[in-house]
Amino acid sequence: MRDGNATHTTTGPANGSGRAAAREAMRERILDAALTLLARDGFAGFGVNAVAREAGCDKVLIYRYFNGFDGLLDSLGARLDIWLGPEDSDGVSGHYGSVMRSVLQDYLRALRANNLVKQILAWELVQDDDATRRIGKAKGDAIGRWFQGVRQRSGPPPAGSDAAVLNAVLIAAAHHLALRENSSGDFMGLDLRDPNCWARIEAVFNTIITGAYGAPDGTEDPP
Amino acid sequence: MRDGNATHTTTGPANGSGRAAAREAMRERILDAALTLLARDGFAGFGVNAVAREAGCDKVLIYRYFNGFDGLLDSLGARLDIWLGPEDSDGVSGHYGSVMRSVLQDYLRALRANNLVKQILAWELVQDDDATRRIGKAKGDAIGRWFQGVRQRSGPPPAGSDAAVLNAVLIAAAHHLALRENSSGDFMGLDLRDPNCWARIEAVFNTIITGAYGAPDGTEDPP
DNA sequence: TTTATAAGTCACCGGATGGTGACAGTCAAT
DNA sequence: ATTGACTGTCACCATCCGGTGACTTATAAA
Repeated sequence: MRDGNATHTTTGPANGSGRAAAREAMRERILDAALTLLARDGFAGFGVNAVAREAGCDKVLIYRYFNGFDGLLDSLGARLDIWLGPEDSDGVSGHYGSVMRSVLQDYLRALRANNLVKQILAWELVQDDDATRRIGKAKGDAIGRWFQGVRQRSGPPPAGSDAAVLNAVLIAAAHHLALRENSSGDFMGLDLRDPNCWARIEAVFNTIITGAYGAPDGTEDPP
Repeated sequence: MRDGNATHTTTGPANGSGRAAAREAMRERILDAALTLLARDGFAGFGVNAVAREAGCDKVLIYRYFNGFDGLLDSLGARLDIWLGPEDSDGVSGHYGSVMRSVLQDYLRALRANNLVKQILAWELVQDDDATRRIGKAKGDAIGRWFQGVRQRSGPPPAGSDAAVLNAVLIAAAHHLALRENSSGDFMGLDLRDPNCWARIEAVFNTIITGAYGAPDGTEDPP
């Protein structure tokens, strides 16, 4: 349905001007507005009217270009390939615990700096309709991509450790603390607005990983 | 402002009938309806109209009895003294790690069984107005009460461990996983609807606590 | 018994939402 | 140049929201 105008633009101007270019520019403007709005105000009040208002156009264009709000969310998910930015810890390899420490630290810092991902994480916790399932699918794949390289760069995790569950527990804690940083700003007496607090959190993460997967100098955990 | 009718009911019928009893009964019905609605449908669409519809009365009573929706939330917070039920691990005492293991396990199970608390936790992550701050204050106090007895029953945590941050990390993970159980039902490939999955999660929690605080037989963590 | 106060019901207001139809301007193909 | 399809704008609809005033009925005090 997207190439409904292909019969006319095949011989038209290549790019930069013309109707097809204007249409594509407006599509991009709407998508940008939706991302900006979602990252800034969250999904409360996130709808056709708000996106159109942010984009400075009429909401009828959303229905014409994206087939309504659901279609806009689909196109939005396809645009969310960036998510958490470049994987900084791609170069690290070696001991499983070392790689995991590095990946988790980079992930936590990238997550805290990315308001859009935080808003979508919170959105998934509240809504469970197909709208969030569409977006959440793309996000889950991106997060998996962050951690799927750990095995390749480090070999399998030490035997006897439930690595899948332990990693999930650590990331779950990272998610929750990052979300609380944006909402109330504190959690169980911890001041999540204080950078020093996050240094302590990272230290605890490192301690847990070291205790489970051993130190980088070959010291495994005791049986 | 609540005892505005005290001048008339001091000599009236003690209880069971009369206008004051009817008013109190209707107040309770509204509060019950609000709790039921919040636990069932969450805070999406949680408002004056929805509560009145659930209670089967007119919404003007909410304004007359509670001074609007904010007052209703206040009265709701005062009613949330139960929260997570009885502290089952009150009897456990001894080693810090043992007490912590028991308390965290009971807390996780009580949290998973309590839909109302889960909804409020999710609500806090999204909204940050004074409405949720009021409710969240009572909740934070109740959670603190769960864990404040650990020190009394076990003495201080082992030196060198950042117990405050570690406990916060574990509870943050418990919160996030419990919330994902209700929303999408999975997290990083883990099937949170499978009871066996939760057994593995509890095992990982135990492993982490044992690694940080030592085993109950006096084995401390290596320096 | 009379009367003032309260309970409960109904209708309304302004504003916001999602969604649609009608209209004027504009570009491209004929 | 004429025609037709498309873009963008405006107005409108039904529905929901929070909030308020007016009204009828029942209770409790005088």
